Amino acid sequence: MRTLLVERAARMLADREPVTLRALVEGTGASTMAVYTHFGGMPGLWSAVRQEGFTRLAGRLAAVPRTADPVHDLVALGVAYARNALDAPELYRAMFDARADLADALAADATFDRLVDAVARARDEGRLSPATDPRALATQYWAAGHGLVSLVVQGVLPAGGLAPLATRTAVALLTAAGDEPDRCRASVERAWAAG
Amino acid sequence: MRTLLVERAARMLADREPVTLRALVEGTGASTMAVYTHFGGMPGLWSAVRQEGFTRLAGRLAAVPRTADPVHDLVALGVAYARNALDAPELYRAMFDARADLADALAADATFDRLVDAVARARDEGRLSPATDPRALATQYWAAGHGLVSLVVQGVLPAGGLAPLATRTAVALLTAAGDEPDRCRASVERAWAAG
DNA sequence: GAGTATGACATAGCAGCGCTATGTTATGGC
DNA sequence: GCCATAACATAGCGCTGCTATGTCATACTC
Repeated sequence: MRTLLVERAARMLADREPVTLRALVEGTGASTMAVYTHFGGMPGLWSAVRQEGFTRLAGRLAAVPRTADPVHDLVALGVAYARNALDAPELYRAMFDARADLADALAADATFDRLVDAVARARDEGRLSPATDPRALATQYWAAGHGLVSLVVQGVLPAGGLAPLATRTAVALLTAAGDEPDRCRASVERAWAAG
Repeated sequence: MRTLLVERAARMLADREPVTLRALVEGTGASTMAVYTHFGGMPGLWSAVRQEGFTRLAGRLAAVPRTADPVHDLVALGVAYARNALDAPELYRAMFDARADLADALAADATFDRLVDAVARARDEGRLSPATDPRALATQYWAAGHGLVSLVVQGVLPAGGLAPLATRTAVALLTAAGDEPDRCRASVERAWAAG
């Protein structure tokens, strides 16, 4: 029942239908009380929906294959992140809703750790400077990507502009972290071409 | 009456009071109809509040002095942007609310143009590569800053972490655009120290 | 200057919202 | 067999944004 309601909410979100208590339970056979027994109320439901969003994102990132090029793999995570957001923009907006407490999204930590590990690997394999702080660079990388994706999802930037802007930003951040510019650019562009 | 209601809404936002139709007009002597005669409804009010937010931001950016160092001035705009957001986080969240149509915020264009001009000046004065596309770099710069500020406003990143992360990102973007690394770092850090 | 159109105001009440109080039913432990 | 517990349905509360309606002042027309 929990999963049924969460998935129905995600679908209504994707269909741009307003997710209200009564509209959510309609057709499920359940009554409005189901939301309170399982989630404690609408805020709890939204929290579960965000969890679901982060879980789906984690699944996408986990599906990114590991290749011999750690910088390529790092960028491939960003590409997967962007595709996940653009495939379900309403869910992405719900995940980062202004009035949401992101602290309740444990799955968010898992996805971020995946990014930190990818940075650490690129450093350990010599592509990035040994002085690189994986958490700091991952945060910069995530923030820049999140900023770009948010502006696209919100309609400020055209979707077609995302790839070139993200490419430039990724190259800038990674070369500043010590990667060799030409090699970096090749890795980044290959990741975007593959995604 | 328009400005009175908008400013009251901004103040309620800052005070973390829920901005509802009845709560907004209470104490102003006006009735709920005032919102409909002046704004056409609550969405219109929110649009006006966002306009007000962008106007205040434009005022902050306009107050940033022009110095002899164009890269310093560019970063100073970013510092002013961040300070504006952190001084009124609820207003910032309303400005970039997920369900807001940012197209109605004409003042947003003005603030972005200010950033584009600063990039163009840095290029024309030889600090950045002549091949630099001011709009593209300004967009990268804004997206990265917006991403970082959003995460801080949302409580994901601690406020104290903003300056070092923004510094690193700014240096990465500007050196990738052709600025000399040491000189760039000095300009960036001076701008953060001054702000 | 009288008549009137227009815009801003107040009042009352609508449907919808999230939520809760209450009653009912099914399941599992002793 | 008894009962505690959890999940369900129903009804209704207070609040939301919004609208229908009436009033009033201003300003424009002739």
